[in-house]
Amino acid sequence: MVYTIKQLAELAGTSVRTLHYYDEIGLLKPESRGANGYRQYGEQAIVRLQQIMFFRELDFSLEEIKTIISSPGFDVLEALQSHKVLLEKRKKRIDELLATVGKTIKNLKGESKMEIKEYYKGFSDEQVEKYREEVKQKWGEKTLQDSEARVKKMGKEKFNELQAESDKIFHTIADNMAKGADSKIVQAEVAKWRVWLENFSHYSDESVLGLGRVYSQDPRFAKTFEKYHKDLPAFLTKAIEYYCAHKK
Amino acid sequence: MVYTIKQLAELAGTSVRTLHYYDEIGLLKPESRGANGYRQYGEQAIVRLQQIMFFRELDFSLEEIKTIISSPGFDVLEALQSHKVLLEKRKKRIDELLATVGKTIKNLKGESKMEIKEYYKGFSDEQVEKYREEVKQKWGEKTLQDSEARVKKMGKEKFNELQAESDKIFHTIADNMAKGADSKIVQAEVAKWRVWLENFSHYSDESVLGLGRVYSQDPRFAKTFEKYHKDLPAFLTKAIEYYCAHKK
DNA sequence: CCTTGACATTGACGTAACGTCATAGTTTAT
DNA sequence: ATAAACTATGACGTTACGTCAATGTCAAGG
Repeated sequence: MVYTIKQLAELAGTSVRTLHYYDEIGLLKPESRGANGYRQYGEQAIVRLQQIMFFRELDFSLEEIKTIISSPGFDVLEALQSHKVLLEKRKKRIDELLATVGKTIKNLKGESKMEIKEYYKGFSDEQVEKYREEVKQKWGEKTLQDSEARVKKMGKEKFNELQAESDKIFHTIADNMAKGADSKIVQAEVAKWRVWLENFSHYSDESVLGLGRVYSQDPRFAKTFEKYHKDLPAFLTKAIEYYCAHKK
Repeated sequence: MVYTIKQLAELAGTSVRTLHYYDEIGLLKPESRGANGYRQYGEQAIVRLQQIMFFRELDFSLEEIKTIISSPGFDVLEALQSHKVLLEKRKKRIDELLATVGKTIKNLKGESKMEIKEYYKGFSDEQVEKYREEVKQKWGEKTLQDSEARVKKMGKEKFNELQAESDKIFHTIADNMAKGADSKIVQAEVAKWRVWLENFSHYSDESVLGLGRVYSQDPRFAKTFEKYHKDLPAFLTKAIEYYCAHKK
């Protein structure tokens, strides 16, 4: 079954504009486009949109949602379990607020006294906030685990092969530093490196940018690259930044 | 007891910036300012801020909150009762969401089938939305009732006195139309009218603007003012708009 | 007395997640 | 054939603050 944008919007009780936006930021892309350019959503969109709405209900930002549900270790079933816990916490919070309402009423009626702090009990919820952090971290770790698992599974010879590949890339870049970080040659090698990266795990465009910066700022990485050329770390960062900025 | 802005912010678990903003939009103004310009909040601010936070928790916009809690019929105790009801509804909504989570889990495990619509059950809440509308309307009506009550209580002679006063104002304006809506004379009369209005109920700056427009667009009002001069309705609207725009 | 650090002020710009047009092409129903 | 309904992209508007920046104030300690 394939859905038009309006059908999906109505199903989920959201707006067409919202789906446009989610497409724009790459949070929920249609399976395909018709010959007329119309968006076509499939069954998987249904599940993904549901996940998005759960996370949004729980006050995750779209940015956070994006990284979570597109992390390679993401698992819908596990996510649903998290939702359960968070929803329960939220219920407790409402109970606290109800208690605050009750107390305030009694206080106003003069039936009892109330401390000023109590006026605001239940509004700020460290509880939920803390758990949300846990959830965010969890998927980060999962991604790491996933990438470690991939490396293990791939076997020694494949691993060596990949190392050789990256070695070639960085050598070529180091040899062409004089041509500038924005030169065609260098940019082509960066593009190769970007593809190479996916052998380990999926990286979002942003995390690629982050990696670029880490290459020059984290001494562990910097040392590795200084072996090719002492200015390579800084150069790499620049080249990667240029690459990310100019790939539309 | 008088509180500094930071003390209040910490008490309520919100930010200083938020209180700055609430002051800026006239939602929560400090009781006074120190000689140094520092904001000084009093006990009533505590209660008012609590109300603001309750309404905000229930997804009212700051604009809505402002009109509600500054409407003359507003009553904290009654408001708290409303909060109770809305919080209960929200709890029910969470229960629905929990049910949806449960169903989705079973569905994914293949233990049962699920209709597509069910994926999104609990997200859109007409229930809460409807009640929110009711609450908003309620305070509008209360304001009306309040103004009617005032009129009743004020007695015939006072009422006639007020009518005479307004009659004089509009006559003066009609006589000075040639001088322009922005002339000193006209603006002074508009200012008198603005004060006169408060005999019936409290009007926000915005609603004054609205009234100005109604005076020329609603035929019932227009007719009344045409008796003074056939162009008075439109002129009044312009004069009131100018007044609102230039009073800092 | 001087300094330092915490707190206050206003002002201005930035942001997230859309809403709301505007303009223009497409599909469907009558 | 033509209106009504749907689609696309683009651009600007909005809400409720966050986040500086520049500057002023106050209490405490050396």
